Amino acid sequence: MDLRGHLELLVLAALARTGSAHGYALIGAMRDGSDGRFDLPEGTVYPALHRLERLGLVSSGWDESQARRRRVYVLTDAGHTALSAQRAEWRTFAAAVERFAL
Amino acid sequence: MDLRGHLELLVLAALARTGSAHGYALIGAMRDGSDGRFDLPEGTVYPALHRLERLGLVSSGWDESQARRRRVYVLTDAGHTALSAQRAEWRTFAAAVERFAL
DNA sequence: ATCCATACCTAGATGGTCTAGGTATGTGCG
DNA sequence: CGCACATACCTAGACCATCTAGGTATGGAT
Repeated sequence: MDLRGHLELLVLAALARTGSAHGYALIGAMRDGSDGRFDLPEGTVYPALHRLERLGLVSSGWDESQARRRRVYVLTDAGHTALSAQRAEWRTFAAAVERFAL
Repeated sequence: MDLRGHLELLVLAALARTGSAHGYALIGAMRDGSDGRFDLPEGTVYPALHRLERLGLVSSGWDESQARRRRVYVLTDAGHTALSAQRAEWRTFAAAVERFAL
C-alpha cells in the first residue's frame, strides 16, 4: 500500500476515531474509512502498534470479556499530543507539496 | 527531511518547473520553492536522478558550455506521463488522509 | 467435519532515504 | 597570491519503516 511514513498518523487517527480498538478492528477501520485505500497487511499494523506502545503513544491490555481474546489499544495522553503534532505536520507538508508539485 | 516516497514526485515536478536543470540547481529549486521545507541532501537527490534516468523518466547530458561542467536533466515523454500520474496519485492519497485522519 | 473469518504474532527481505564521506573547479577577499 | 567557500558531481553503506510470508489458534457457519 506504500504509506511511506504516514502510517503512524493513520493508526493514531484510527484509534482516536474508535476511542479504543484491537488491532484487527483498526485494520478494518482504516480500510473501510478510506474506501479501501488504506488496506494494510497485519504484518504492517501489528509491529506499528508495538512500536507505538514502546514509544508510549498507546497502551494496551487484554480484553477477555469476549469469547475471543483481543489486545485492546487506547491512546495515551502522549498519543493525543503526538496525533495533534502529526496532523499539523501533515498539513504543512501537504500544503508545501500542493504549492510546489501540483 | 523524510520525504518518504514523495521524492520522485518532487524531483519530476521541479524538472517540469525549470524545463531543464542540473542536479545542484534542482536541489536549490526544491529548497527555495518550498520555503526551505524540501531541503534535500545531495546524497538523496543524485541517486534519485540516476534512478529516474534508469527508469527512462528523465534523460541527461553534459553541458560543457559553461566554465563548470554540469549534467543537465530533462523530462522525457514518459517522465511527463509519470508526473501526471503521480500528481493524480498524490491528490487521491492526500484526499484520503484528509478525510480519514484529519 | 470442514472451511473461512477472526485475531494475534514475528523473522527476514526489501528498498528508499540519509549519513558521511570523497573529488574537483570557480570565485571572492584580504 | 593564498585561502576559504560555494558550486557541482559522485558513491558506499547505514538505517529503518514497511511488506512478504509465513506461523498459531479460536469461533461460527454449512
